[in-house]
Amino acid sequence: MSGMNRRRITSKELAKLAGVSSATVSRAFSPDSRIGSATRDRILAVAREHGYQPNAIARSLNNQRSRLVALVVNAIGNPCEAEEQQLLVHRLQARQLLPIILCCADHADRLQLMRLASTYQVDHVVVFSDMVSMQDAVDIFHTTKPIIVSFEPLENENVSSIRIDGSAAADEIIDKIVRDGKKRFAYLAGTNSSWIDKLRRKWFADALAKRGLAFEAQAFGDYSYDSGFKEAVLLLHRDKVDAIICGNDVMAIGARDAARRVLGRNTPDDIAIVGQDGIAMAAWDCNDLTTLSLDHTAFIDAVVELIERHDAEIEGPHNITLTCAARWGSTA
Amino acid sequence: MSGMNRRRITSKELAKLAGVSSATVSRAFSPDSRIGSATRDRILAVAREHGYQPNAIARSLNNQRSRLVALVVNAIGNPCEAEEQQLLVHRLQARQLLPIILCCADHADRLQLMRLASTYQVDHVVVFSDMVSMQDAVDIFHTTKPIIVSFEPLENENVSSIRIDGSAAADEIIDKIVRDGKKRFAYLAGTNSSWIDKLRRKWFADALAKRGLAFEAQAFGDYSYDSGFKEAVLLLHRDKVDAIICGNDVMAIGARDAARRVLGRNTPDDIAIVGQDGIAMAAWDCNDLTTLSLDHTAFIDAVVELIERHDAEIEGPHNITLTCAARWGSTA
DNA sequence: TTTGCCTGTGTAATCGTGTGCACAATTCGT
DNA sequence: ACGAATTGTGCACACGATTACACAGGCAAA
Repeated sequence: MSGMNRRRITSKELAKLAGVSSATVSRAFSPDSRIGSATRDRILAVAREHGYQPNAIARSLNNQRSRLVALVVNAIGNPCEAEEQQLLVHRLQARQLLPIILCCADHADRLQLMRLASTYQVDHVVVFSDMVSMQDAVDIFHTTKPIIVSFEPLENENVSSIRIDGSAAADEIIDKIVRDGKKRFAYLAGTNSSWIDKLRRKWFADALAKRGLAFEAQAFGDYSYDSGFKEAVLLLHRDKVDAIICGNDVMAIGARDAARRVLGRNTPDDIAIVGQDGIAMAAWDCNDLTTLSLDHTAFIDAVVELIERHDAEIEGPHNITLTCAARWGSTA
Repeated sequence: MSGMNRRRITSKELAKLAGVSSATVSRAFSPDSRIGSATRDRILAVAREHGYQPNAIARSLNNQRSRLVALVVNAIGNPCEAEEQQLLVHRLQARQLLPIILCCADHADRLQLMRLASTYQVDHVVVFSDMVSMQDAVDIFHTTKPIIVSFEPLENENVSSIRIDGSAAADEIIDKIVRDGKKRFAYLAGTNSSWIDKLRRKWFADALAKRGLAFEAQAFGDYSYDSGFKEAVLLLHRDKVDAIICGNDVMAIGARDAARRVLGRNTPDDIAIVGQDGIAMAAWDCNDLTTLSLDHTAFIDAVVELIERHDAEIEGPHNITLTCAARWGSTA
């Protein structure tokens, strides 16, 4: 029972101990299969006694079903993703699915990593990262239809997607800021290579255009607090803007700190600052950020819904669209 | 090449295509095995053409080595753990090891989950959570010696451990606060069931005792910002303390916000607030927390070191001790 | 009693690789 | 030039489970 046994017992050995064949042992562990209930009870008792559990690797080989799910993410530490990752991991585990995290900074490494995971015959792939192209995902996981989180409709039969639309909420937010009298807008992007950021930027740019305005300045960070802080100093000092739309909440907090500390300017009177994602931290009293927020629960519901459809082997491309909402704080 | 192929090609099929036996295909993918370099090149070429990769599930079954690593954590979103998780995941992936995340709120579910993961024959187990007992870990993963992050020396042959000692740093911090004239201390713990928290509390309690002081009040939160905020209001209002040591940085930020917003008291003059963990966010300008901090890189180095020792099959219990350092901010 | 269905169990094949062993072909040493 | 050592490849089995098929026995209907 307790202590360290070097080797794990196999079904054949257990069979001998219980005086049955290994097939019967297997049946004892399959919920609905033809087996006498007395035999099953006896086998389960012996199994418990010897700490036997069926080997999932061998079962997967036979089943063609590993119950492993690959999650491709940009980062684990990044709070905006972490909340969603947490939710998803719980939902997966409730279905007896085990998540494998693929997380990599470098692009070549990331593809290599995805190839490695694909050799483990994962049952599902969820791509959160905008750093990997849809085509790469399809090519690498050729037998597993990937679920891709996207910001525009994907026109590929071989992927399912969740599209996120924040244009209406962006319009609301811009409306409020313009009515407050702000005129000079800047966009502080996460990275310059991300197409997600380009689309998010477009939501706000369109809202500005509707009112005869445009971004007067633009900067690139890396989604971190430090980059938000640093770039905001430049934007405020050099470009003299009075409103900054940030690529995520963490950079927005950095920008707010920079405005207050370095230039002595406060939100929302001197300057308006807007985040994106709607992470829990944004609502903390010390931050109280105005942000373009996504309902994380609805988002993960959508991912699980797509996984279920794949499991049920429903054919055809599946696309779900979610819309963002404005969450108001004291920074805009 | 591109598009969706339902079935994955096997080594036997590839062998037929390349005019060799499946054994030779296998050898082509094993770095050092007796095979002609011309044959290998031809096989690899055909493999690339048909998108063949050896099936890791089958290989694991044969090898008795899955290259999977189970990480047992309390939460993914929690920043104090997230930074370390991020580092560890990168280090694992550099060694071609795939991390499976086990993360669960409920205790019974957690054990169930660990049992599930153990059926996947994981090569290593790293337990970050203080919510699972050493004995449970040993019993469930009976063939895999777990690596346990602990705050006291573990006396079990069947586990390796990393011990974290913050007593010296706690002494430094208490010294400073006492010299600043604070007298009434409170401890705001993470949870009441966590033995990690009891030990951390002891570091500070010992430092106080050395100076003839003791904690005058104590409260329990759940490591979240909100719980830090709420409990701090009570401590300050009801117990009238002038120093709060918190179980982690996030609660410390909540407590600081509560002091400032609800009671109009500022750090460090009116009140001293101390965090624990040393997460990046604690150093942000808006927080600037004094905290008992652990060197995350050294910590993960230690985990990787233990994994390497297990791989090299070095016998005996392995224990590594790390010490915390005080990181000074403007809250104490 | 005979026929036939249903239940419970064992036998053997299968999933896709890795590898020990045997053997042919080639190279080397003297 | 001939035996020995080396190299390259195929055959067959093992890894640990699931499952189609066969079959023995129990029980009900005719």
